[in-house]
Amino acid sequence: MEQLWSAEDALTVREVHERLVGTRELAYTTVMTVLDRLAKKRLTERERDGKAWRYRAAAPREELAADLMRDALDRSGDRREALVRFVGQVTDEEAALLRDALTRLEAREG
Amino acid sequence: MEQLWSAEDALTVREVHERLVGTRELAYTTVMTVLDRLAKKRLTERERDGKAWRYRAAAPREELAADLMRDALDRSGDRREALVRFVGQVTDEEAALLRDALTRLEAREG
DNA sequence: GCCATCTACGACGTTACGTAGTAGATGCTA
DNA sequence: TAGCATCTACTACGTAACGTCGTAGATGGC
Repeated sequence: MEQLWSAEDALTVREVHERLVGTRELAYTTVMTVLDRLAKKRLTERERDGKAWRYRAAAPREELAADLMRDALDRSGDRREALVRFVGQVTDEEAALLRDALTRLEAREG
Repeated sequence: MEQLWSAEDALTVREVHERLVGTRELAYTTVMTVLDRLAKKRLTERERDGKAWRYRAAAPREELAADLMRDALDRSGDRREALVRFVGQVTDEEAALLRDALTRLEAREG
């Protein structure tokens, strides 16, 4: 469903459909419905372009992921414990990225 | 559903039911079904205790949360970007906890 | 004014979940 | 040992999300 978002930019239903049909069989209206539902959930925004709507991701994929991570953390009970376990699951590379992000945050916030 | 897990320990259906009935109306069999479904999803383990089953959380709530965070990260596309955004959403306190966890990880792994 | 195109809305199957009932197994107790 | 209480297994029903699609009607270019 969300793989439409790898295609960035603001696309019409037709354009999204054309991109997908190459990979798998999908009815035009299916794409429409999905895009429409995403819009209702505020995951996409849309603007008129002639008689068609042009859809754009409301937030990049990475923002969505960050939201989900936050949600999970919020439901975790003991945040400290959850974060420790999360860090324990992460690859070395990801740990390095995390350190980096934290350092930059510190620099930005002072 | 998962609030049953705040009650830790290995509990029988009856025990869980008794703890919940104080707060809300719930049929005994409802608790049973839920516990059973959780077991099928490997979120709980169970062992015999007389004719009853005794259920235990397969993993603490915090582990679940960490798993979800990992899942979200895995689907995020650009991990660096996702982590940066995640860190940007986090409270100061959580950031401190994260730094702490990373430091301890480093110490442990050398 | 016609025809292609696009949208709106409804529909169906699947899966997850919260809720619950019934039937039958189990085991204590008198 | 017969009976009653207790427990499980299975089924069921409503709701919601999601993937899939069709039909009907609006829209706009030629």
